[in-house]
Formats: sequence, C-alpha cells, structure tokens
Amino acid sequence: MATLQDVADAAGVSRSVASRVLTGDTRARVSEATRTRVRDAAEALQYVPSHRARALRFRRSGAVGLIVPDVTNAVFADMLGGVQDRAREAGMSVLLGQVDPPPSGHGRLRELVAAGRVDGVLLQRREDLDDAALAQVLGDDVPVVLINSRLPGRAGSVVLDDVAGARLATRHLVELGHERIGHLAGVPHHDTAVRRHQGYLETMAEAGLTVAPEWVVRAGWEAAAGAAAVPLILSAPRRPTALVVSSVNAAVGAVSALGRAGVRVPEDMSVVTVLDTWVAQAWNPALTTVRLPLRELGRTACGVLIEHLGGTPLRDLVVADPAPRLVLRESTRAL
Amino acid sequence: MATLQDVADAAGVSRSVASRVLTGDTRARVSEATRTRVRDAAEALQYVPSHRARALRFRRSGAVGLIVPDVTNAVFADMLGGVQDRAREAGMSVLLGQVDPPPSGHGRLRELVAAGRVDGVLLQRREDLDDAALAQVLGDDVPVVLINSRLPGRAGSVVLDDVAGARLATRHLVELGHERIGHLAGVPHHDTAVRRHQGYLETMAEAGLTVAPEWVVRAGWEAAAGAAAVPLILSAPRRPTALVVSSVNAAVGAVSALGRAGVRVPEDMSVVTVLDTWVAQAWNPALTTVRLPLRELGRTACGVLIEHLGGTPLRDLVVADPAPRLVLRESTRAL
DNA sequence: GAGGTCCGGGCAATCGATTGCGCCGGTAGA
DNA sequence: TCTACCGGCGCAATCGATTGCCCGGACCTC
Repeated sequence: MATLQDVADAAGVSRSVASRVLTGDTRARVSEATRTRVRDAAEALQYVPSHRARALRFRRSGAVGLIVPDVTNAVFADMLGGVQDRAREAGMSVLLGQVDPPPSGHGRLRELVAAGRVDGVLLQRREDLDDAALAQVLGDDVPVVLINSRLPGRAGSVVLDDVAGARLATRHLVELGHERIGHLAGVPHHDTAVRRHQGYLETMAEAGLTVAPEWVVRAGWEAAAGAAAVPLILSAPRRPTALVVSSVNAAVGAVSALGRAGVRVPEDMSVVTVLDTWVAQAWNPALTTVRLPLRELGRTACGVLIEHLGGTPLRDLVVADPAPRLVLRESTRAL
Repeated sequence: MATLQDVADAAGVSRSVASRVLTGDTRARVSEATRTRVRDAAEALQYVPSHRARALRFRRSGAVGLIVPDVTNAVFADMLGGVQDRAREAGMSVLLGQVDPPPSGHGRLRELVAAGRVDGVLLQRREDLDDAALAQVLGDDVPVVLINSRLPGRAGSVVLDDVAGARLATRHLVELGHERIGHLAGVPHHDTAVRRHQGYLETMAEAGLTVAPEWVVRAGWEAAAGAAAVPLILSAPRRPTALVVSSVNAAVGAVSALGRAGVRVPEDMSVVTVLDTWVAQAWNPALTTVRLPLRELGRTACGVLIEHLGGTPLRDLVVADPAPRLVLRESTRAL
C-alpha cells in the first residue's frame, strides 16, 4: 500500500519526478540514474498506483456498468464473457448492476454515472420495459449502449442479426420439406422477438408457405414459457410438423413438454432454435440451433461504449460477423 | 455533475457547511434555515456525491471483487444473485473479475486490492488450482473470502453443507431400495467434490452397502464430463441401479448419455443430483435433486467479507440454513 | 563579462468530499 | 463592565496522483 510519496522519498526525489518516471513521460527531463532509482524504489515497495486517486484526477472511474435483467440466463453468461474481454483490453473493469423499472429505478442510471462509479453503462433491457419507461430510466447525459434493443437518439445500441438468424432456422426447416412450420416467439413488444419473428415470416413468405395464426405463440424466453406454449400448438386444427423456437431456453422447455405429450422429436416434430448454449448440446435429443455470436455481441457493445468514452459518437450496430450459422444436431429431420 | 462546491455556492455557504448538512451530521451546529437552503440547492442541482472523491478520502472503494472461473455456469448465476443482494444492502457494488492461474495470475489479486479498485475479494476457486497455487494468487494483505473451498489461515471461507447434501441424495436412493449405487464425483482434489463424496460414502456405509470401486467415477462438473462417465459405469461388471451425480450439469450430460445408450431413466437407472437449477426442472425426465441454498451461499460469503471490512475477523462458515432439501421429480424410482 | 540555453528537478494547484479547529458576534452571568 | 460561553459558520489540511510552470546551476556564445 505504498504511495507515490513513499516511492519518491525512498528514491530521494519529489513526487513529480517519481510520477513522471513511472508514467513513462518522455517529455520529462530526468536523468537515467534518477529514473533507475525511482523504478527500483517502486519495485521494492511493490508500488501500485491508486485507482481511486487517478479516478478523481481524470474524472474517470475506469469501469463500465453492465445491467441485465437476469444473470441466470445462459445467454447473458456467454455475452458477459465478451464484455469482460473487451473491457480488459481497455484496462477497464465491469461492474454488475441491477436497475428496477420505474418509478423505483427512475434516475438510478444517472446516479450510477453521476456518482462516478462507472463511466458508462451497457444495458440489456427487461422484456417488460417499454420505450417510455426505458427513456425514464436513462438520464440525459448518461452514456448508454443498449444490448439487443434500440432507442435511437437516446442511446447507442448493438444487436444480433436476429432476422438472419431466424431466417436461417426457418429455411432449414423449409429445405427439409416442412410446410406447416410454427413459431414460438418471445413477448410481443420485445425488439429481439420482433426481429426474429420477422425473419420467420419473411422466409415463410418467400417459400410460398402460409402461416396459420394458431401456429404462432408469443410466449417468452424461458423454459416454462416454452413448455406452456406446447399445448396451444398441439391443439391447432392443422398441427405444424416443425417449430422454430426463438430462444434456446424456451426450446428446452418445449421439447420436454413435447416429450411428455408423447410427441417425439424429431420423428413427429422437428424443432430448431436460435442461440446455441451448452444446454442445447447436452440435451437429448441434441438441439439443432442457429448459433449467433453472443460473445461477439458483448464484445462489440462494450467496444462501442469504450470508443464513445474516447470521443467517438455512439453508434447503432448489428453484429453480423461471424454470420449466423446452422448447427445441425438431432432435433430436426426431413418430413 | 454538480459538485459540493456548486451546491455550497448556490446556497451561499461554505463547502464545510454543505457537507455537514448533506451528510446529516448532527453534531454540527447549523441553523435550520441554512440546512433548508442547502438541501434545496442540492436538489435543484441534482447533486450526487462523487464516489471517486469519497473513495479517496475514506480509502474505501465501496466495491467487492467477485472472481469466478466460469460465468456460464448456472450454479454461479444463482449464487451471484445472493452476492448482489448483500452488496446492495451494504451500499456496495460488485466488480466482476477474472484471475488466471499462476504464474500469469500471480499477485493479481493483490494488485486489484492495492490499486483500490475493490476493498476485498470473493473467490470461487478453479478446479485446477491447488492450495499452493491459490496461496500464490492471494497476496498477503488481501481480504479474501473463498466460496466453496477453504484455505485456513489465509482466507475466510463459506461453503455449502455438501456432506449433508450428498447424504440426503444417497439416502433417498437407499430408501427406494437401491443397493448398487454409483457416484459421479467431481475432480479429485476439489474441496466440494471431496465433501460430497464423503457424504456418499458415509451414507453407503451406514446403510451397510458396499461400494465397488468401478461405481465411482471422478469426472468433473460439466455436462461433457457427466456424459463421458456413463460408459465407464455401464461397463462395470455389476452395473449400479442408481447414480448420485455430484453436480447438476454433469447429471444432465449423464442422463442424456444414458438415454443414448438405451438405458431409461428412471426405469433402468435412477439418477439423483446435487444442486437445483432451472435446467434440472426443465429436463425430461425432470431431475430429482437436492436443493442447496446457492443464493444464500453468495449472500453469506459477501456478508463475511463485508463484516470483515468493518473490523470483524474473517470467518469460515458452512451455509446450513436453509437445510438441504430433496426435490422429488421424475428421475428416481423404487427398485 | 553579459546574456542565452539546456538540464534536472521541485512547487503547488487540481480533482471533490470530509472534518478538526478556530473565528466572530451576541448574550448571560459575575 | 468584563469574562465565559455558545450558536453558526469558514479555513485549510487530507486522501494520491498528475502536470503546468518555475528555479538554480552549468555550459556556451558573442
């Protein structure tokens, strides 16, 4: 816990010189002998510059806040890895946060930033937070990058190429010869859910296939939601032979529910899902999925924020590289 | 981004007075009129005290570091919730960290704390980090609380009641009439794995059941490890009729592998596992598990650290409340 | 010999909040 | 009238690191 002053004393110089030597200030004129003395002293004392002091001086905390609705979500976990990586590269830390919906969460983001705990925020929006509420949670002068949703003008954003992902999943089923293809979508107003549904609809239209209203269930992202959607699908007059499920967790729930209902996957029903986590691979049958670059999503979002803190304007990006890729496993088969 | 000085100016007083009013210093003699002026000014300017400045002054960052080997693990996720809760109560933040094994990770923890980014660290040890390596990663003067492992004298610790958990799981199988009960354990030197194995062995002994060496496979915590262990179990001369699996992720892998091998669960093989996450519930068959209080684990660990920062000595605790509880689902049945 | 230049470093302000101590004016008690 | 005391508030140091500016001496040049 040595301070710069301690190092300076040990080296017999002033703080100024010690600082200039240790920060590698080349413009400073300091003799090589002195430089060595300072560096040796720093090493001997195990000097580590105080982040607190630097934060105060530079008006920068060197941390980004990561605010997510649910940390138990595997999707979040994969993304987190990317955020961490990017933050590390920039020498920054990641602070985990929670923000309640308004009114209790009102202004919290602003506080977080105003208090200087973090320099900016990565925000994954809760499903139930609409645009107005979101705008309220955001302050005016808080650097925010939204993950998987958008709010043009108020924040930057980075989203997956959800349309392409859903198209790929749907096309896979079409190519297998399925014609009655259902869709377990996310909640209605969620950005991501909307885009994935769009990809599904587009592909169906292009293939000249019709979509019966009862084939589309707007459930949610979780396993329970996927399971709950199954009876609705099965009771449809013309039962689909295949399903596109918008999220891997919901797919897991759906496949289980299908099994319980005596519907075999893939013999009686093909299931393809979007997002690829370890759960999809571990399942029996292993789930055919479309892999979207979650890690890259986190990395890019963090990058947009960090660059913005460096002066670049906030941006709205789609993570299209690496492109969505179909991971063929056991849950789909030709009709 | 108003500072205390701004508030003071607006209220027509000095910084000192503004500070005393806003911090609610009762010993300070300030007239009620002045107090009101200051408070109004603070509100009008949306004053939020700078965390950076306070951190410097108090030599406290107000954050704890949470260092885990793998954030994609559902076990981690549940625990994280508890850590967050406890930190919030204390007005602290949670900083996510990563620490590589020595030599590259050597001294990193010390740096983290010495630099003042965090006041202390919660550390969930990597499976492959032995005691010596762990001691090296730790500095000398870093407040550390280990989660699910121990290193007496060097750090505090909080662990689950793994023995009781494994006993409960094993006893459940015994009561169902099983006599040949196998165990998919974690890696050999891992604290948690050792304790769970102990619970298994104790219960088997108490029930007067023998344990054939080939019934015990020291695999790992992940789905792949569980799947890989299955062939070994199935090829045993006297095949077990039931399995205790030490971790829910491994159990998922094992059950899938059993299914592929044509072994039905629970008809041909009962499987009970320790730890209860959403995956266990979503599976088909839904897994019978022993629920251990993961959230409470995180909360307690964070509490030990925070209390230590407040002056209390570090402690070594076992989270025994709520007690391990058997969650009966579909993966076990009477012999 | 006077003035200029370069070298090697130190002084002190700054970032924002907290806090021990001291100052000033008024009132009460002696 | 003088002293003591108290209410109300400001001064300035402190927490560490950074950085613009200045200073003293050596050396050089005209």
